[in-house]
Amino acid sequence: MDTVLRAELTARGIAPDCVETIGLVRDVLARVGDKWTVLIVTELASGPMRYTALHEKVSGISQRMLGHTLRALHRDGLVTRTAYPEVPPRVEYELTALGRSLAQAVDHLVLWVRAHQPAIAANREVFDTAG
Amino acid sequence: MDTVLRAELTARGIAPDCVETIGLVRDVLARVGDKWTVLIVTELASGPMRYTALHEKVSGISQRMLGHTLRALHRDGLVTRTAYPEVPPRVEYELTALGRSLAQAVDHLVLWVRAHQPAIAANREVFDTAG
DNA sequence: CAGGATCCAATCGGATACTG
DNA sequence: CAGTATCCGATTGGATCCTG
Repeated sequence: MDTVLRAELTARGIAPDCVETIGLVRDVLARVGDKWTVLIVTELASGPMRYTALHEKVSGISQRMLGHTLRALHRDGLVTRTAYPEVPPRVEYELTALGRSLAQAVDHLVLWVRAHQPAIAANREVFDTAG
Repeated sequence: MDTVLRAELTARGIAPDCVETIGLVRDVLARVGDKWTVLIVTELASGPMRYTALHEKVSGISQRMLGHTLRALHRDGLVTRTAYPEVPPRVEYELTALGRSLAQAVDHLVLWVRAHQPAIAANREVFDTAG
């Protein structure tokens, strides 16, 4: 998490481990909330997949962002990366147990959104037209 | 949600309402994952609060971002904004039922993070030192 | 095939100044 | 008190090119 926030929270007298948690929560939420993570994890939920397959399935993603996102997921231990020593090279990505458990946690949120999507859409409509 | 993504998903033959959901999920996750939303919602969870109080409690936030975030939350119907016709003016923000239900859904994720924080930290450690 | 490196546009977010 | 407007640096993300 970012140092500035930690300092600010600490200054407010919040317990250190609580500070740590708030920061990491935002961290994880930011990861999950970024442009591609949910789409990638959704694809991987159905099984291991190689780089190019992901690139095709997650339509519209650039190589750069696919690489960045996979690396971040790998760093956090949410996916495994397996490179087979072949020619041409083959690399497979797969959700770890941790990754699947996160996917499940995210599912709650997905369900919430599915359930309340009409309400949010309606609220926005009202807000945008009326104020 | 953004038009480009919608077009891409539609082109992949994904059902329209599914496309809508994926987009909105990312939308909501992005909102929840942004820099300040969780902190603000956490503060509001304990009851209604006025602008300045929030500005003090959510330490480090700029007026700009507090205003922007509150406006976004209000637009989605997650908080109410009540202005009292007094001098000096008084404005109170409060979570709506929808907002509280979202906060609860987010809580699942928060619990997940609390539970798996050590694992993630360890994974990052390994990744950063070893590769 | 897998993906890193570079360059650039768009967006995010902070500091400051100003208004009803 | 409760914001909005402006300016600007920082970050995000896409396009393209290059390599083992």
